Amino acid sequence: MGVQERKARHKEELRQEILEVARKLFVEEGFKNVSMRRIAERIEYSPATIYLHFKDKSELIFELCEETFARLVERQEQLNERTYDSPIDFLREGLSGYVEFGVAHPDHYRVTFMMADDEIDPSTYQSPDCMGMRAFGNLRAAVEACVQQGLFPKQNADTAAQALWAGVHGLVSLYIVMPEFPWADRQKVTETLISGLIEGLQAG
Amino acid sequence: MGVQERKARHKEELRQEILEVARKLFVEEGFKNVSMRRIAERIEYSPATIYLHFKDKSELIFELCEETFARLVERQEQLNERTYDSPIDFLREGLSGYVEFGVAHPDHYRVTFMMADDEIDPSTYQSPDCMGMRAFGNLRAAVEACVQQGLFPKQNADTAAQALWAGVHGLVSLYIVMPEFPWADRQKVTETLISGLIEGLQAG
DNA sequence: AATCTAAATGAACGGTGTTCACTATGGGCG
DNA sequence: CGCCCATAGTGAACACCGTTCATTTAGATT
Repeated sequence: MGVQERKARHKEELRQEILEVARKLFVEEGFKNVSMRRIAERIEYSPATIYLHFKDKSELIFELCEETFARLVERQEQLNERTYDSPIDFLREGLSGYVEFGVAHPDHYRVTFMMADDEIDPSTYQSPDCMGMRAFGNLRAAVEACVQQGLFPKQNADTAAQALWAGVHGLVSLYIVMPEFPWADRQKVTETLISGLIEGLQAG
Repeated sequence: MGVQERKARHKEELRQEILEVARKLFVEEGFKNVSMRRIAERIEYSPATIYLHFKDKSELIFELCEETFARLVERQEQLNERTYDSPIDFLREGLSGYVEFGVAHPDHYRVTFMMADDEIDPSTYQSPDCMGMRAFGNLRAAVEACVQQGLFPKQNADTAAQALWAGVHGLVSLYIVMPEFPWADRQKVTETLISGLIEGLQAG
C-alpha cells in the first residue's frame, strides 16, 4: 500500500511547487501580475491543474500571505519572551515591528489589509484565526496589558488597540501606495505617530 | 462659424454623458465593475468611442475622483472661514471631516489613496495639484498653524502633518476594507485616535 | 488483458482594456 | 449641385484574464 502514499507525496510536492512558483512571481511582480496561466506555464502544467490543488486564485495567494504573516506573528511572540521595564515599551516594540514588517512585505500586506472584497474573499482573509488577525490580536494584548496596569487611564482596551492599529496601518499603507511622496523622514514620521499616540493614550 | 461651436458643444455633451454614466456605475457597483464596455453599452456608443474623450480608464475614473475630492477641499476651505478659539480646534475639525468624507465615499477614496501603481497612474493621482493632495495640503496648513503658535512644541510641521494624515488615513482605509470587523465603536475609535495624537503632539 | 480510478488537460465561456484600419457623415468650396 | 476632406465612430481584432468541464491519459488493481 506504499503506492497511495507515494501518490499523496507526489501530489503534495506539486502543490508546494505551485506555491513556490507563485511566491516567486508574487514578490517579483506583484499580485496583479500573478496569473493562473503564468503559474501554470512555469510549473509546466495546464492552468486547470492548479484547480486540483487550490479552490481559486484567492485561496492560493492567501496561503502565501499566511506564510509571510506567520513570520510576523512569530516575531511578535518572540518579543513576548523578553522582559520589559514597562508594558509600554513592549507595545512600542510591537508597533514599530508591525510597520517594519508591512514595509518589508508590501504585496503581502496589500493583499491582506488593503484589498476590496471584489478582489479577495474577506471571509478567509479576515477570519479570526488567520495570521493577519492574530497579528492584530497580539497588538491588542499588548494594549490590554497597558490598560490593566493603569497606564492608559480611562481607556478601553479594544478602542485603544483599534486606534493604534489604524495608526500603524495608515503609515504602512501610505508608505506602500505613495513611495514617491515627499516624506519628511519615514523614521521620524513613524516615531512621531507611535510616540504621539502612546503619549496621548497615557494622558487620557 | 457657429457650426464648429455646435460640434464642440456636442462633443462636450457626450464627454459629460460618459462621465455621468461612469459615475453612476462607479458609485453603484464599484471600481472593479465599471468597465469600458459597460459604459459604452449604456451610452449606446462603441467602446472605442470613449477613447476619443479619455486617454484610458484610469483617466476617466480620475476625473470622477477629482470631482468628489473637490467637495472635500471645498468643505475644508469653508471651515477656514469660520474662526476658532484655537488652531487645534480647527485641525480637529479638519481631521474628523476627512474621516467622515472617506467613509462617505469609499470607492473614490479607494481609488485615490489605496490603489497600487499597476491599477492607477500615480503621476496623475498623486500630482501636487490634484484634489487628493490639496486635501492633504489643507491639513498640513492646519498643522503648520499649530506649530507656529507653539502648540506642538518641538514638532516639525511636515512630520506632524504626515503622522496625523497616516492616522486618519488608517482609520478610513480600515473602515472601508474591513466593514465586518468587530469595531469597538467607530466614533470612539476615531475620537481616540484623533485626540490621542493631538494630545501626544502637544505633549511633545 | 480488462477494468477502474485519479490526474491532467484542451477547449471553451465570458469577461477585461486597448488599438487601428476602416467607413460614414456632413460642412466647405469650386 | 457635386466633389473633397476632416472628423466621428466603429468592428474586429489583440492579448490577456479566471474558471469550468467533458474528455483523454496513465497507472494500479483485479
